[in-house]
Formats: sequence, C-alpha cells, structure tokens
Amino acid sequence: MLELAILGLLQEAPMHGYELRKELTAKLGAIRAAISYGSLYPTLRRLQAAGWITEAAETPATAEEVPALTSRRGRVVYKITAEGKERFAQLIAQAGPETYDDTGFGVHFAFFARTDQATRLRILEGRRRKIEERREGLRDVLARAAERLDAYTLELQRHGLEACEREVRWLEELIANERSGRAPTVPQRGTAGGRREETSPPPPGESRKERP
Amino acid sequence: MLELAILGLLQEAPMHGYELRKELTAKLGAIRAAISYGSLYPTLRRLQAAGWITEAAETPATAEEVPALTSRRGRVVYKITAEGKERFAQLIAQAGPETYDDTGFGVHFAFFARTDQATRLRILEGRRRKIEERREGLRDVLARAAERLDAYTLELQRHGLEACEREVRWLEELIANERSGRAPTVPQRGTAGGRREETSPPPPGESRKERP
DNA sequence: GTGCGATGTATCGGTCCGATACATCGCGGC
DNA sequence: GCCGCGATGTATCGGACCGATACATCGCAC
Repeated sequence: MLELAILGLLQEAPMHGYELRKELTAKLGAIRAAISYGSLYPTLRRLQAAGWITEAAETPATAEEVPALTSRRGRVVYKITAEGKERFAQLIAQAGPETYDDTGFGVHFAFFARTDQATRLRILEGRRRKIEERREGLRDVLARAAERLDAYTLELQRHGLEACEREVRWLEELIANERSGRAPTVPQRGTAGGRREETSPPPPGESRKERP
Repeated sequence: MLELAILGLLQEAPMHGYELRKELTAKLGAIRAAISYGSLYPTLRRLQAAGWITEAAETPATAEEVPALTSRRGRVVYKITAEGKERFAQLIAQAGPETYDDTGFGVHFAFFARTDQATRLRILEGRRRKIEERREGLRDVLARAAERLDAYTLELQRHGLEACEREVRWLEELIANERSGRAPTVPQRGTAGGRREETSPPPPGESRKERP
C-alpha cells in the first residue's frame, strides 16, 4: 500500500523523504494517521532496489572540500523511473482483496484521478460489497447476540452499524455519479464543510498531465 | 491491544483459540476485521509465558493408548490466572497514546463495563480530543490546499471530515451520559437498527460479576 | 463411502509502527 | 555574540499484527 502511495506521489513531482511524508499525510489524512519513518525509509530503499525510483543526492557543488568528518548528509531527492510508472499503472489497475479494506481503498481512491473509469467503478463496487458484508455481520450480532453483550459493547456495534450504512450510501452516490457523467462530487448535504459553494470541479478526464 | 482483548474475554469464560477468535470478532466487529491466527497464537503463547493465562489441554482421559503416531492434538483451553486479572485491571486503567487511536479506543470501549467511571470519562475525552485534532487537520487541508488537490482526493477529505464531526457528536453524548447518570445508550436517532425499542439497559454498575 | 464445510492448531515471511538517535538551520531572546 | 528551540531532515531497531499456508478431525449430506 505504501509502495503504491509513494509511486503515485512521486509521479506528481520528485521529493525527499520528509516532504513525501507531509504530502502523504495531507493526501491520506482522512483515512489514516501520519505514516511512520520506520515504514517510509525502508520502503524507499526497497523501491530503489527494485528500480522503480532513483536517488538524486543534493551535493552542494563544492563537496570535495570536506573529506570525511561532519560528512554533510544532504537531502536525498527521489524521482520515479519509467519502470516505476509502469509499476504504478499495474498496481492501480489490479485489485486484490486488500484493495477493499480501509487503508487499501483509501489509497486507491486518493489516486482515482489517475485511474480509468472502469477500474474506479470496480473498486467502488468491491468496497461497497465489503462494507455491506460488515454491516450484515453487525446486524446479525445486534439481532441475535444482543442479550449476551453489555450496554457499552452494544452501543459500539450500533455506532459501527450506522457508520457502515452511511458509507454504503456515500458509495452509492459515487457509483451513480461515476456511471453517468463525471465528477466525484456528492450532492451537498448542507452539513460539513461550509466552504466549496461553487468550486466547479474540473472534469477529471482519465489522467491528464502525463509528463512533468 | 490484542493482549488486553484476550485477557478481557478470558475473564468472562475459559476458551480455546478458535472460540476466542469468534468472540473477539463479535465483540470488536464494529472497529476492525477478524483477528488473524498469525497474531492470536503467538500472543497466547506470550501471555502464557508471562503467567497471565494457563493452558488446560483437553486430553480425552485415555491418552496413553496412542503413543506417537497421529498424536491426537486436542483442543487447548486457556484460562486466566489471578496475575492475569491484575494485569488486565492495570492495562484497562492506564491510558497511553495508543489508547486513543481507532483500534485502541475500540478495545478499551468494548470493555467499559469492566472499567470504572473516572477512567471511562478520561478515555472518552482523550478520544474526543484526538478526533478533534484530526478534524482540524482535515479542515486546514480543505481550506488551504483545496486547489492543489484533485476532485477525488477532495471528496475523500470531505467524507473523512464528516465522519470526524459525527464521531465527536457521538462522543459528546456519551460523555454527557457518563457525567450525569448511567447507561451508555445514546438517544435514538431513528436511523440504524430498528430493533431495541425498550431494551431497558441494565445499570452497568462498575464491574459486577467479578468471579466466574 | 466419500467428499466437503466447519472446527481446530500452528508457522512463516513481510509490512508497518513507535521509540529513538542524531545532525542542520533559522530565528528570537538575552 | 551566542544560546536554546522548534522545524527540517535521515535513519535504525524491536515488536505487533497480517495473509497465506499447512494440516488434522468431525459430522453430515449425497
């Protein structure tokens, strides 16, 4: 999952680790907490070893002045390669079971602007199916095992059930939107946000802006 | 987290691994997918090594008949020890930062019936604070970086923001409930569920049923 | 009588996290 | 002048947890 996210971000611009983490946090903030360096750096190394990204160290021109001590560890800028772009396209198009769990779906969704419509639809429907299953599981527990559970556990289930129902509705709207027409904007429900009155969503036709 | 959940469940009744997993899934189904055996069994072993639980193998009386082949691996029933109960009480009362993330909060909440009111309040408020921070982060992104993001990413943030606002409201109600009176039941919003019209929530006074 | 789904225990490789360490840079306060 | 301090920046280590996999038993439907 991290691999996909990094490849996707580096496709927009070359970046160094710290920057990458900030962008990742901004893009995925809705679905997960900030990514840890303990995952980020090893993954970068892995991607580099596989040849999906390359490293372009920022040596400040006059480097041979300071031989060994202090060692001047400049920022390391990472850049996606042609193979990396292929890899990203492959990862974004193929949908395994992990594509539909909370994190996997979130990451895929965050890169929907670079995903073709058929895949978008497939992923949205897969996610809906998964949430519907979770919802049914919760309903079963609530209907069949309610007397075995204490009031707090019950309230937790009720809250979870409501969240499932809400997400299914959200997905329904997105799917309907996707099928006929474009633009992911779900009709304003008056509630959250406040801003974005007329922010006309530019038709996100497939994946414009292929080259940097 | 798994450690806490296992200790909590075993406090209600001795169980073997498979059963434990099912109960875990029923109790925590609202917050996370089914727990993996790849986590469960190693954790059981760890708890056993620490002395929090003991193993009571179900050897069917006539065991010496079959010496080595087929080896008859009966179900292994786990039982919590006195030290384990202490450990549980300690874990449930102390709240580190991990207590407020999605999984940690869910597990703690699921055992609120065995938690004293002061701790319940502390955890609910900590959780609220954390969600409020996440909410502010999302609002910032939406307000300040909206034009940098594509329509799909924006919609993801909007959905996440709404979920945050909803959870804060839920927590507010629980906190208010907790402060004055008892019973975690949030006033019915007509939506989800359908059942539970008059299911009078039995006053879950602190932790009744201490001994099995 | 035989296959097949539920029950049941267990391991292995891999992903990701949290804590920790350490170095540089700009800026405000004394 | 210089000192601390928060932001920037790279990096590792141990541990928690997952997904795939393997294997064995039991009951029952066909």
